[in-house]
Amino acid sequence: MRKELAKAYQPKDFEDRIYALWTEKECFKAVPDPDKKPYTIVIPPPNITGQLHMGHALDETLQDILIRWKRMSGYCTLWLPGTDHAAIATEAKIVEAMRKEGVTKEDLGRDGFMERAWAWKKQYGGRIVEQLKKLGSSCDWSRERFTMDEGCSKAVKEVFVKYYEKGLIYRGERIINWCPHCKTSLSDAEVNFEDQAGHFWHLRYPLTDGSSYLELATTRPETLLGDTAVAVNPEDERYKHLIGKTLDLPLVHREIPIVADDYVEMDFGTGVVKITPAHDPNDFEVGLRHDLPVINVMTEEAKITEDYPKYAGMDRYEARKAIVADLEAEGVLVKVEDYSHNVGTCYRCGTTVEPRVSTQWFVKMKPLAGPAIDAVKNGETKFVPERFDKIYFHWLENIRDWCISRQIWWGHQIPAFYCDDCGEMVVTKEDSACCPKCGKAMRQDPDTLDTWFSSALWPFSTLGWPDNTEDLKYFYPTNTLVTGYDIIFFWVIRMMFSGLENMGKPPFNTVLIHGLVRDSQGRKMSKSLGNGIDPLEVIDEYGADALRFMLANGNSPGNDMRYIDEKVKAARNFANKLWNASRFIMMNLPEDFKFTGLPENLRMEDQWIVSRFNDLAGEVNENLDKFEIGVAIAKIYDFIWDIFCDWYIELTKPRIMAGGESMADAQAVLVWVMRGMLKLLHPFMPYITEEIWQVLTDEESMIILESYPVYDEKYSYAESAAQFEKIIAAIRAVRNCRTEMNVPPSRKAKICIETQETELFSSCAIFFEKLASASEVVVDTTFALPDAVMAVTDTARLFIPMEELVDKDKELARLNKEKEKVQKDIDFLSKKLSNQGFLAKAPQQLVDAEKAKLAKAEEKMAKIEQSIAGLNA
RNA sequence: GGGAGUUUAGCUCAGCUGGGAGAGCAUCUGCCUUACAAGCAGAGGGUCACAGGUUCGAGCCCUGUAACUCCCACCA
Repeated sequence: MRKELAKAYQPKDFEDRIYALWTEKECFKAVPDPDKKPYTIVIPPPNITGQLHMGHALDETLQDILIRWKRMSGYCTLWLPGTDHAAIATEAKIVEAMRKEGVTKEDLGRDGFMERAWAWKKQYGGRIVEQLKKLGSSCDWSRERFTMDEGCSKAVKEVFVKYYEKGLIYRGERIINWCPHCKTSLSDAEVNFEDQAGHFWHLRYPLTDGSSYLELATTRPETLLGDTAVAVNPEDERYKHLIGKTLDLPLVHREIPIVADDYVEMDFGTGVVKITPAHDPNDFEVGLRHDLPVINVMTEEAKITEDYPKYAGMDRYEARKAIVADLEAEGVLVKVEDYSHNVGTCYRCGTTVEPRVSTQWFVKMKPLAGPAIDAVKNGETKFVPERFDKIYFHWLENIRDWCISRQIWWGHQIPAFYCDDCGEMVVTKEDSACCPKCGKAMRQDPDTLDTWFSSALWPFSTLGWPDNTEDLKYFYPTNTLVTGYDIIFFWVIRMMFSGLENMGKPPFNTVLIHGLVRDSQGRKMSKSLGNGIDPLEVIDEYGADALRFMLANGNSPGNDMRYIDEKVKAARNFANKLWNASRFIMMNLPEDFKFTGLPENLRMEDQWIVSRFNDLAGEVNENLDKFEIGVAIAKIYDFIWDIFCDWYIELTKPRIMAGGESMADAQAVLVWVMRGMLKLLHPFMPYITEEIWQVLTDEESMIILESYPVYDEKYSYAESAAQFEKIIAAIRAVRNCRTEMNVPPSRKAKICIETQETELFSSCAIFFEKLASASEVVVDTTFALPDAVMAVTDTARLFIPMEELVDKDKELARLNKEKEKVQKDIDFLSKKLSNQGFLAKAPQQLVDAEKAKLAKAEEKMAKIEQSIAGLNA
């Protein structure tokens, strides 16, 4: 007994069931097979703190489309899933939760905190994974990884120690970006710069000899406490004579030198810069060049230190106010201007970053950047779209060393050990170390690694590296990385150099970049704006397939898109259309129907649809090969709706009604095309296609494991297809006339078809009855029926004799309008074809095509003129 | 200060290596035609931002201009 589909498309009724089926049958599981080519994607691991958002939905949809397409195309596909520990973000969330309970990190201690963090991970880490499944993601969950699991941690240590031994990792005192809220260092990539309105305070620093003063301007007067020099440009005639003299630093009354440095721009401000090496990266550099002392005036929380009792404990901004007031009192403040300048903020919490001198671990980037640049330059890895390689090159060419130590607990603890007695340091993969000099137990570095250090290893650590596993040998390098342009710097670049350095090969051959999903007004979706759309709610209302379709359709690589509710509705309507088309096919199938392929004898319309489908299959594969996912799905949509449903199904209805062999053949073709369409569409809309497949085929097969349709010469019937297009054109022409004459479909009328191709049209008479409301069809090479409405194509004149409806003037006007149109075509084409340049230089194929078009237009024109003459007679 | 993207129908967007401008939604007209009103059949609507150039031929390639958006950058 054939199963039946519900009357209306209700995705909720089957999406979870289908996903469970795939899981149960282990359809997503990758088993290395030497006879197959591997195709691998590693997921950009979502944060364990995260909830599924539209960005994930887009990212996963694109990956799933590629994976399902390749799986059906015979590849051994692995889509490797997992999550990221998201060091700072996660720790911040846990600390926040603890704060509500009145517990601090220090209360728990490191071990206690880690215990709590792992419990938290256990509780929330699985949530995002469940949400990914809702989308239909066909990840191999048996290989699910986590950046802090045992294997990834092993890889992290391995790389750290290796880099250290090669001199690629070093420890040193540098000025770094410090977040006073997260109380940790940040890498350059983790700082966002934004323009902020501020002030420019003009100050006078007197010379110690009392002879004069220097005027300078600052945006951060509170850092004055840490000034250890004032700099001028060595070429500056105004100040040359003062170089080497000293100034009396206001408020602090410390003697500081005037130094000469190229860094100072003569024509900016007064050409004098105060130098605070501890709190400004440029000043730090100047300090190094002039051997200036570094005086740190702020605590980890960006409060003034105890060294300045008057301001001690004030935060940066309170201190600024107090100091400005004091400067004014001391008569040092000249003026205050409004000024807008660039301020660095923490990418996690938005707090203004405080440059700070401290001892940190760094990765030396220059030696690693070179191979990463080369790999893209020589095409081993390519960006889609290409323009992103410029961004990639620019970043790598200007890269600075990567600060990788973080002053938080949630993460990979740095595998370096110190001897508190003799100061010896050991870097080792072991969990503990004894001092090689004095034999004492050593203390591990309390810092942890930047979260991106472990995700940089993701493409190979997840495949088992540093062990040389089967997976690693078979699946590395991976094929496609799909991600948004917003994390190229954080992640893609770091995976590139990590893969090259540790595996000797880049981690993937293509980086498919997509844009952001914005709200309907083009704004970024954000928590603070409250304009985020929850993909789970969309799935709940319209189904995962509709959401996926909406995200994939018309989306072009690298470009942002907007989320618009109507687009999802349209996608849902499409699903409904497909659903009902398959219902129509199935409701007419006999109980014992067995699909055995296409029938022996295909009619013209069958050849037409088979041929059109075959062309479609070819194009879809071509588009997918080029990552033109949006184009591919749009073509499938057009075929299913406009070609198959609106035409072919309607064309088969007379045969279905008629019964017998003609019906059986039609059914076989309907099922053949439907099966093909479902397969073509499956990567994009996996649930509905699987559900229909299960019911339609009534077999034990699953569409997810079927082979993807490809262009096949044996299904190409170009000639029949072209013949049949003539019939379609004629039907359209008749419908058009009838509508213009306001004739309802219920009012049938005789159609007389005047054509040289009488056989073709006679054989298709039934279609005119069904699709053009014909009560009767007569075909002949000539007719003389002046009191008729006339539809004209290049191959036929179609008379609809409805005397009482025919208003001669109106009909003449209509025909003249038509004539004008055709005349324009003829003018355009003849002009083109009389252009010697065109004839000489255009490809012959095109010239022939244009000639053929002109011939058709002229035939049509002749028919129109004949009709007009007939009316006038 | 560099660099990139965008500019196409009322709206949201496609448009392949250059070969007569497309879709969805919206609008208008007519339809309950036994899969689907979440539908069917039609219609209207565009100086492809602007100005030059290359070419037989430009939405597409080149050079400028404008507007919007984004990224990078140490002018205190």
